[in-house]
Amino acid sequence: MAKIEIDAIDRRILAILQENGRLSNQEIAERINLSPSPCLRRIRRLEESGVIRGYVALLDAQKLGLDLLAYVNVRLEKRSGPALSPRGGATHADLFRAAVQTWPEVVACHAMTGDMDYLLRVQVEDMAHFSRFVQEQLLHHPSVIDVKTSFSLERFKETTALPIL
Amino acid sequence: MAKIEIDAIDRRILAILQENGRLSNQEIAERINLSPSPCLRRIRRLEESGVIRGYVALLDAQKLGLDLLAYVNVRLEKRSGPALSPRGGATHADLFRAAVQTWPEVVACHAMTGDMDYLLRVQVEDMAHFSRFVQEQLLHHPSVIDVKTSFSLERFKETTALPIL
DNA sequence: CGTGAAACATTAGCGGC
DNA sequence: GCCGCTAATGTTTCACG
Repeated sequence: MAKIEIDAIDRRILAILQENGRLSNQEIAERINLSPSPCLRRIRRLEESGVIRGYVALLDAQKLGLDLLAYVNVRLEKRSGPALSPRGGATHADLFRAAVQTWPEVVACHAMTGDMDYLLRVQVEDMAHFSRFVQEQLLHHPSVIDVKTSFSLERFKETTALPIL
Repeated sequence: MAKIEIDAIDRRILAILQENGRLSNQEIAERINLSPSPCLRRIRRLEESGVIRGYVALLDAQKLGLDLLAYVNVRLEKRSGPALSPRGGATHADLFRAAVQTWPEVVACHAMTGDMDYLLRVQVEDMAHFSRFVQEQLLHHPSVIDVKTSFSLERFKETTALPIL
């Protein structure tokens, strides 16, 4: 995971792989006018250095019945409440983050600047499921003071590819 | 792209592929206790039906120098202004969406419920780049009335894997 | 960086449950 | 219908020039 130099050829490899992660090494080598072995060596180097975090299949949420995407802003209690043992060292933030990891419908969670503390991206089947999630999980959590939700009406652009060129 | 039945075996294949999109068919077949050919037939079916939208490599933004992630709420002008030809039929929304497609730093854009119209996810190197983007692109756009930004302080959870099990 | 050969993976055809 | 075998073809990978 050391610091790593990335040249123009590496960037072209990355650009290709973030569009199609299943291309064969041969195919990639052809596109960048290199023979397969140095191309593979570069790819392995990028994988081992962690520049390439991994390869995944992207699924269609709607075809799997996950029709509702919500962004939920969450505000947490900041002072230790009675339920927090003063010597345990677990803050409200710690408790909340641990809970988030266990909720499968939360596909992303960021700590944010601004008047809310966290931004959650929540992917569920329908409003009934979402409503249950908010009431039984989120609002039920002792650290959560307030939530504000916006729903995605339409996705115009959505890419996992970073602007690297 | 027809409607498609997805059984428990398909779901297990999808769960595996959304964690690691480069596993060989053989490897997947082994994990689900199936021989390679029916496994491959299922994968192809899922690809052709669009349930699997594609395969990508995920990159590490920080290792590529993209250290700043912002969520930008955007509000648009709703009435046609003088610059919009009444017969061209292009609305402010149309113009804005077209512009978004051309901005590489915008990695996602949703139309949203609530008092703002769009939510943009913007990935850039640093605050200087972000500032330029907002002033020279976003606020410069004739359809944009107002923007409100929050920055990601820390990412606790971020997965492309959908909760399908 | 490129070549080539061994190991491995993919995929179509066919028979069986 | 869906599974599993086999065999031909194509791909990855690594030692070596």
